[in-house]
Amino acid sequence: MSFRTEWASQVTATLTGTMVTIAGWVQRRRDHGGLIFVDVRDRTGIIQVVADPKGAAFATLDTVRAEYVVSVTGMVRRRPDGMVNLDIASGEVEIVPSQVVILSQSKTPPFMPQEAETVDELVRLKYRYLDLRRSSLLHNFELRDRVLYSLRNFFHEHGFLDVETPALARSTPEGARDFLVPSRVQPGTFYALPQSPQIFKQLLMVAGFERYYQIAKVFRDEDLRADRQPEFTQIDVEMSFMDREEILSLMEEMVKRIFKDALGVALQTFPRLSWEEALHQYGSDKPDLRAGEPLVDLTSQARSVSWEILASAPHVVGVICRQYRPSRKMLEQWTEFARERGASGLIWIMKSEDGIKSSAAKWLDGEELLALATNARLQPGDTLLVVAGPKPLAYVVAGQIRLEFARQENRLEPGWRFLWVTEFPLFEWSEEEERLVSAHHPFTMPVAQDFELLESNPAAVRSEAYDVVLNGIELASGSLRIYRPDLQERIFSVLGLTQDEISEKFGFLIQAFQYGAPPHGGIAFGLDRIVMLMAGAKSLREVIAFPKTARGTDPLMDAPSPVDVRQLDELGIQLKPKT
RNA sequence: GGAGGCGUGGUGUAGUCGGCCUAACACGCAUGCCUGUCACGCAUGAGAUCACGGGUUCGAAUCCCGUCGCCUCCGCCA
Repeated sequence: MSFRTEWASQVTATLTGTMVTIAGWVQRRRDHGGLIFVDVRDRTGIIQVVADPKGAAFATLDTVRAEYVVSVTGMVRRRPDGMVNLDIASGEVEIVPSQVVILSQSKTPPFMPQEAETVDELVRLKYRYLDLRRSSLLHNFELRDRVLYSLRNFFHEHGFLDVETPALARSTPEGARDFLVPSRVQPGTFYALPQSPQIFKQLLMVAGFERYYQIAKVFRDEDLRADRQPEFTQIDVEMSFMDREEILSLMEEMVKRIFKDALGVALQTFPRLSWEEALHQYGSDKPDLRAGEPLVDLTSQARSVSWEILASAPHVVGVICRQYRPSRKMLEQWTEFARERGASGLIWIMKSEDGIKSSAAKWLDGEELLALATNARLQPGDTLLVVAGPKPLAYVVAGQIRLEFARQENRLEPGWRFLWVTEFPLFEWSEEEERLVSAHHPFTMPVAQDFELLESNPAAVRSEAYDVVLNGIELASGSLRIYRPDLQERIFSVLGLTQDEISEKFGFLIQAFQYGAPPHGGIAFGLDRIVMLMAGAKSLREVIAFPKTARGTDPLMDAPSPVDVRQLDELGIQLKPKT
């Protein structure tokens, strides 16, 4: 006898009168004394089993409890008139069992899968296998599977090779903290888990693989967020002999493909903004295009106003709040919001049918206020919130106000608002290390026109780096790579790495590039984030089967954990006493 | 590293600004009744050192101090 001949949701009216066997978990048991209903759940849905005391399987069915695993063989019967349940796929029929086999008993679970959404997440993580029984989570993993299936088809069709790269690699400087793995065979040395397969995929390009992709697990030892886990999955891609335009267009096609295959959604062409434009228009390198119109740059106009403080501000940026009449208290809250983020304050200008009101009315005359309002395309009923300050602060704070306003007022437009952000700065200043560091990674190609600035004005050098942003969340990041050793050495030298450090840390890459490196570039998408957004989920934990808590622990396995001192001895490791 | 929120039977909550709290309600669980339910219904019952430690007090779930855990955000995340 087989455990199952049909899935629960496939038992429909067309099978009326036939014998079927279904298997699954007992979702609910309704005991009417003389009549027992049991809903059996499998991955596809639920089916109702009904038995009366004369029936063969009544005694067994009487003993089943929530989450028992059963196999039920019986006749499919149409439900009586008026007893149809249209909420479930099998709702027109029910099974009259001739045999019920209890395959597994269950203790009373700490929570029922169907009520899990309201249960404390710590409890759910501890009993993750029960949490995963609920259909909404299951659907996320079905979506994830469709995305991966679509991805692999796409890459295969376009001549990409799926190549695995090592998980035990070498610690490299720059970037996130590495997770370290001590070597037993080489005492005192450590592997690092990859933050990305970056160097390996570039070596594959040197090897002539031409087109590589990998669904790669990567690791970063940094603090967690709702959209950040210490281990996550990247769609890692690298291509040779393709210019930036070809790479962007192929990757955009890939994203469109998975949305079409997995969600049935046809995406529009992604708009493009340079990093500079994104900062000026949205105060962010990952603009949320759902949050209304761009910021308005009032810097040049402010130069000529009579109020010295505004006229001398290096940058003046406005957020247009359409049809918004904030109270005094709300305006104070916006001012506080701006101050908390480092701005010196906030000016507001309100336009109505009978004139202009402003917090700056004391220092600016009516004409000046009207000019500002007109320049910001203010209509009666609109409010303009203005931040002044240095760049990028003024733009960033204004951008955060734009976002927060849209969230608070429920003005986020629905839809999938993708864009490319390009030409990021090649370097950024690290306050902590007091030196220039790579904004992306040290193998990023500078924009050709900016080569000459590398030594004279490195902060102004733009890079051939690009991000994919969806609804204000960074989904992917990539770049064209440097493939000429001389240019790579120039970059290392601007970063202040000595010859010794270069050869010690990146010698193998420099060496490889001396044997014929093709022009190449690539990108890496955060698979978990894509699936999270596609699923409408609020946290990566809803699309990762066994996620970590915000403190990086796994309540199910109770990891991380101390290890036996003998294990440490073998590794030559001695723990410092706790301070 | 910093800020905020939360922690009360198995689960979700109420109670928290000092006193009939001998901790309430719903779900779940157990037992009994019930032949058309699908969040079945009805009745009875079991189940809580109120996260942990210390303090104040005649008296603490409640006030104070500390610790731990979970969540969110800032820093951090090339």
